[in-house]
Amino acid sequence: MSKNLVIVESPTKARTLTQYLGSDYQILASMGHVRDLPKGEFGVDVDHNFEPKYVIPKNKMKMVNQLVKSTEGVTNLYLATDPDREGEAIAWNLLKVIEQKSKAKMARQKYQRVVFHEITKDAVLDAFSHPRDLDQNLVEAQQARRILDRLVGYKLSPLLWKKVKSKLSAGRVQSVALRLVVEREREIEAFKSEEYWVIEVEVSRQQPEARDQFVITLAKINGKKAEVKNQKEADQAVSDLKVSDYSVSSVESKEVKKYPNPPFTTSTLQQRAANVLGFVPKRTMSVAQSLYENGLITYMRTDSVNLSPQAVSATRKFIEENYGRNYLPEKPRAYKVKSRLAQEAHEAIRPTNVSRQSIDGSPDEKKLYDLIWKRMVVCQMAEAVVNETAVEVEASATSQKYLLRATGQQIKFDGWYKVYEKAPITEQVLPTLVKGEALDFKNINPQQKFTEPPARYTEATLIRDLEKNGIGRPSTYAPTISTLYDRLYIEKMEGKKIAPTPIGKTTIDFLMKYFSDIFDYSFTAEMEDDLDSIAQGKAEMPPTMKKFWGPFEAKVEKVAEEADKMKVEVETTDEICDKCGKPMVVRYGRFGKFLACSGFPDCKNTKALNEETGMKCPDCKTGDVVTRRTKRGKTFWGCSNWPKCKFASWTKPKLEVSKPEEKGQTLQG
DNA sequence: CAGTGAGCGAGCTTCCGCTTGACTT
Repeated sequence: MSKNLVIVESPTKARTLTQYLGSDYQILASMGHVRDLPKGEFGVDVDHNFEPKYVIPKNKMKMVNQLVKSTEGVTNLYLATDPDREGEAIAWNLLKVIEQKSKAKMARQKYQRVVFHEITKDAVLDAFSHPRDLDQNLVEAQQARRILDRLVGYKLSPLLWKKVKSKLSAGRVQSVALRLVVEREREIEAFKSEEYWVIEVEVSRQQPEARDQFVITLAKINGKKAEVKNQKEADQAVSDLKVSDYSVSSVESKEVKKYPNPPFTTSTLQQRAANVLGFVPKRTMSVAQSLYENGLITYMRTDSVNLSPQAVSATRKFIEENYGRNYLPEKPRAYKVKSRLAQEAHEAIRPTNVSRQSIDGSPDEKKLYDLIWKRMVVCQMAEAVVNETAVEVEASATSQKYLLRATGQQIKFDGWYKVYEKAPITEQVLPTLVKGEALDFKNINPQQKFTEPPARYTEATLIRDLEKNGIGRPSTYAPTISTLYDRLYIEKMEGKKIAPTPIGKTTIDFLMKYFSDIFDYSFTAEMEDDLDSIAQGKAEMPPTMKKFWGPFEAKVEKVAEEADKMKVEVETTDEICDKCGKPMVVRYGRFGKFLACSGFPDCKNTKALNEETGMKCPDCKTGDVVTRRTKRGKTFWGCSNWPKCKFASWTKPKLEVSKPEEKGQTLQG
C-alpha cells in the first residue's frame, strides 16, 4: 500500500488541497519556516564560507516532531510549499530536518517538489503530475538573503546600543522605513509656508433663455502663469477684473476613458482599507486572515495582481448577468505587476466566489469583504467614459490681459463606476459655450491661501513607499511598523499620522552618517540583483557575501572605536515643576512618554503627559483625562492629578450630556 | 487599573520572512 504525505505552509491551504487530492493523500502544514538562525547568537561562520547555523525554534519543536513522525512509513513525500524563494527554502529546511530526525535507518527520504501558482483543482493536479527536484540555487539565494539580513541586523544593533541607546535595533528594512519617516519630518520642519491667492470670478451667459452662471478661475496674466502673492497684487487683479469685458476665447471638449484599478495586493488593500474604512494595516490583516480562513477570499499576503482564468471568467459572467453586456469589455483585462522585485507566488486578493456579493460575519469582515468584492468586479468591467471640457475666458481691462479657466467633467457612460454608490469623480457641468461669446461679470471671490508642507506618513502610506522601493514583503509590512513603535522610534500623532521621536531621529542620523550605503533606497534592489544571479546559478553565495562583508566589517570596527556617542535631543515643555519650579521635559519610559523635572536627580517629580483627550476629569474636575498603559500594555484612561485623584476607566469617558431627557425624546421621535 | 529618567556598568537587548494560536486583565 502506498502512502502519500504532502507538506504545505498553512493549515488553510492544507484543507483546500484535501478536497482536490482525495483521501489517498495526507496533508500537513509546517506553519511557515521550520528552522532559522538562532536568536541568541550570531549564527553565521564568516570565516568558513558564511556557513549558517540553523536551529528549530522552541515554539516550533512540538509541531516539527509531529511532522517528522508523520513521515514514517511514507512512500511519497511531496513538498508543496509556495513557488518562490522562501517557499523553496522552507521545503529544503523541512527535508533537512526530516533527514536528521528520522529514526528509521531507511535510505534518504524520497521526496518530490511540487509547485503551483494558483490553488485550483486543475493547477494542483497538473503540478502533482509534474514534480521536480529541489532547486538548490534558489535555496542558496534565500540563504544569502537571510544571512545578509543577519549580518546587518546583528552587527549594527549592538553598535547602536553602544553609541546611541540600549535595546535599539537596525535592519535593512526597518531602518529604511524609519529613514523615510525622519526625512519627511525634516522636510516639514524646513518648509516655509508661502502666501498665494486664488481668484474666482462668477460670470453668466447673456442669452435671454439661458443665463447660466458658472465660476472661472484666474490662470494667466499677460500670457504668464498668474502668481498672485499678496494682498496688494490681489487688490489690483480684483479691481481690474471688476471692470473687465469677458469673452470666451476657447472651448475644448474631449472624451476620456477612465480605467479601473487592478485587483488588490496586500499593500493596496492596506491603503484602501486605511482610506475608506480607517483601518490600520494590522487590523486590515487580521480581518483579512479571518476572511481567508473562512474560505471567502484568496490568500491575503501577496504582491501579485494575477487572477486565475476561472476567477476571471466567473467574474465576466457575473458582470454580464447583473449589469448587462455593455459593462463587459470584449476581452478580459490582464494586469501586470509593476515591481521587478515581486515574487508572485500567489494570486491577487479576491473573493473566492464572486457571486457571493455579501457575507455573514463581524462588521469589520463585512466592510473589508465589500471592498475586496467590488475591486474584483470592477477590475473586469468596461471603462467609464467622461466628457472633459476646458473653457478659457479672456478678460481685458486697462493694460493688463487676464486669462481665466473653467473645467467641466460629465459622465457619458458610467462603466465600472456603476458598482460604487458614489462615482470616484464628481461631475462638473458647464453650460454649452461658444467661442467668442461675451459673458457678464456677476461676482468676484478672492481667497488668501498658504502653501502647505508635505503630509506626514500614515502607516498605510509608509508601506506604499516601502513597496515602491521593493523593501520588505507582504508578510512583514505591518510587523515592521510595529517594531518602529516598540523601539520608540516613531509615535502616532493626531489623525493617524506618524512622526519620529528624538530617538528615531538620532538613530537615523547615526546610521546615515556611517552606513548611508546600506540604508540607501536602492540597497535592497541591488541585493535582489545579486540574489537573482545566485538563483540563476551565475554566482555563488559565499563570494557574494564576502564582497559585502569585508568593507562592512571593517567599517563597523572603525565606527565602534572612533565614533562619539550620540546625544538624544530632549524635548522641553512650558510646564513648570510644581515642586521646584524648574521646567519639565519629555522623557521616554517603559510605558511611553511622561513629563519629568529637568532638575533630576535632585528633584524626582514626574507628571502624566496630557495626551490631548481634551476632557476634564469627571471626578475632581480639575485634572485632564489622559491615556495611560498598564504594565501589561493595555490602554486605560486616568486623571493627570494621580495619585491625588484616583479616577481611572477602561473605556474612554464620555462628555456629559447636558439634558439626557431630551435625548430620550429625540430617540423616540 | 498607576511605573517610568542619569550613571554606576551586572546581564540582556538585535535582523527578515514564513506561519498560527495561547496566554490574561
